[in-house]
Amino acid sequence: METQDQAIRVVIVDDHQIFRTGLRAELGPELEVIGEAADVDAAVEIIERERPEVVLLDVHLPGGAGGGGAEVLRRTAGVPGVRCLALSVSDAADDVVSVIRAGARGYLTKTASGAEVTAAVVRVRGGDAVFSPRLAGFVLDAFGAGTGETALADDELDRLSAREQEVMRMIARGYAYKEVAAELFLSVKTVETHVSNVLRKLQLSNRHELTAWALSRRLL
Amino acid sequence: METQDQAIRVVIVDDHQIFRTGLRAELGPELEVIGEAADVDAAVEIIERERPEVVLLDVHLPGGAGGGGAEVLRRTAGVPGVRCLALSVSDAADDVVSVIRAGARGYLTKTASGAEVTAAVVRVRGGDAVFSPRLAGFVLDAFGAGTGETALADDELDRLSAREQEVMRMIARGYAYKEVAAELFLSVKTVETHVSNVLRKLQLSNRHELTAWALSRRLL
DNA sequence: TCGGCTATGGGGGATCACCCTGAGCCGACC
DNA sequence: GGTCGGCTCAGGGTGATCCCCCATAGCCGA
Repeated sequence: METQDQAIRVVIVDDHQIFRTGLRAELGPELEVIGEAADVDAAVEIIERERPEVVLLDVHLPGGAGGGGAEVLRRTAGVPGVRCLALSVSDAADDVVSVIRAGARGYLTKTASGAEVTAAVVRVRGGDAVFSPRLAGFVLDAFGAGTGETALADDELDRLSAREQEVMRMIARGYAYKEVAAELFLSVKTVETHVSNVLRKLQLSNRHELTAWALSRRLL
Repeated sequence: METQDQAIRVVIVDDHQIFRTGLRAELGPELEVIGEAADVDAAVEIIERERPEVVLLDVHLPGGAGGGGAEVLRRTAGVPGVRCLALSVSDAADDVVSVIRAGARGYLTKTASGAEVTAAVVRVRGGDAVFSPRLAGFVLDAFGAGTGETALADDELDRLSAREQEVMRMIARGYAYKEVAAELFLSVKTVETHVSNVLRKLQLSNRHELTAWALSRRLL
């Protein structure tokens, strides 16, 4: 780890340019913004290249397989030394759960001030988990109490690998196999294998049931 | 910058401080931000006091009677010389309709850049109505065409015969041809013919697009 | 009466969806 | 080092989907 008097290296991921500019302006001098990204693919690229200490990550993002901020977390899970702080206008339970389960170290709503975001980044870099006050209780309910295997925990979704989830989302949206293959630079046969595994793991029989399943979990 | 006669006097209404800061930084020199507000009551107060030429108005706002940006529009409808440009993360039909009906002169999503917002403000001040590109068609559908009473009267749906609509709904729900045939006591071939006619009439290419089409019109 | 529309069927073929088996590669884990 | 799981492909097969062509029958308005 670097010495403490160095600025914390931060990347901002948000599809709104105006919000990115505002965040840059409001963040304290103890943070140094070393990059920005506006969609899933660009975010993954810059995180792997720059290895920031903290990523300020919007939950709702275009691009990629449509997985938003959670997809960025999954695709950069192997990059060492990077911690992500989710930032969203939404305080919906599903959003919070999905992004936390994907590996975010905190969750702030965009009503936070620049000073609050700055303080949260410092704490996340130090290893803490940070949540907006009105989310804290909810998060404890969903994760802390009991065994951790709570009702909101989506163990079925977790049984799918990252790649399978990626393919699953596109199939559920009606993409043809060849379209998925072209989009992800895969062979059609590979896509078939993934879909087959997904259907077997979820005990579904065809793509229509998969669409209904994904819709019922608000994965689309 | 005073290169031109007078800068356009603008008020920013948004409950996110970071977004307000970013908007201030990104707006062009032809605009002068004379005030900000973070909730409904503060917005009404500053609009009545300052009489800005253009208000950049977030659709989702706390305070007041809970009416958000639309409530600001209604409560300041009597203030002369003020035009409002709605700005929102949402492109949901309900949001757009409510705020336009309340008197907004335009609607941009927050994916717009500072330059785009600036250009839109100039045009709104000049009397134009401005919409994000992908909303333009929708707004025309909802307001321009037809009587306005049945805003979503569906001439495309009317072009389908009763039998075709029946088959179309089942296909859009994911039923297989043989299932539709069994349910309606038809030959599979007849179902195929109906589906083929539906796809041709709606200019769609497969049953997945049909599902998306039906979902977008809330036919399911 | 004639033409147009709809509902009902069919043949044939191209493509797609789904399933099965098998296989090489790579990283993590013991 | 060996094992295991995930990712990547392939061949082969069956049924479903989709698109052409076609025909018959009823109904309705010009």
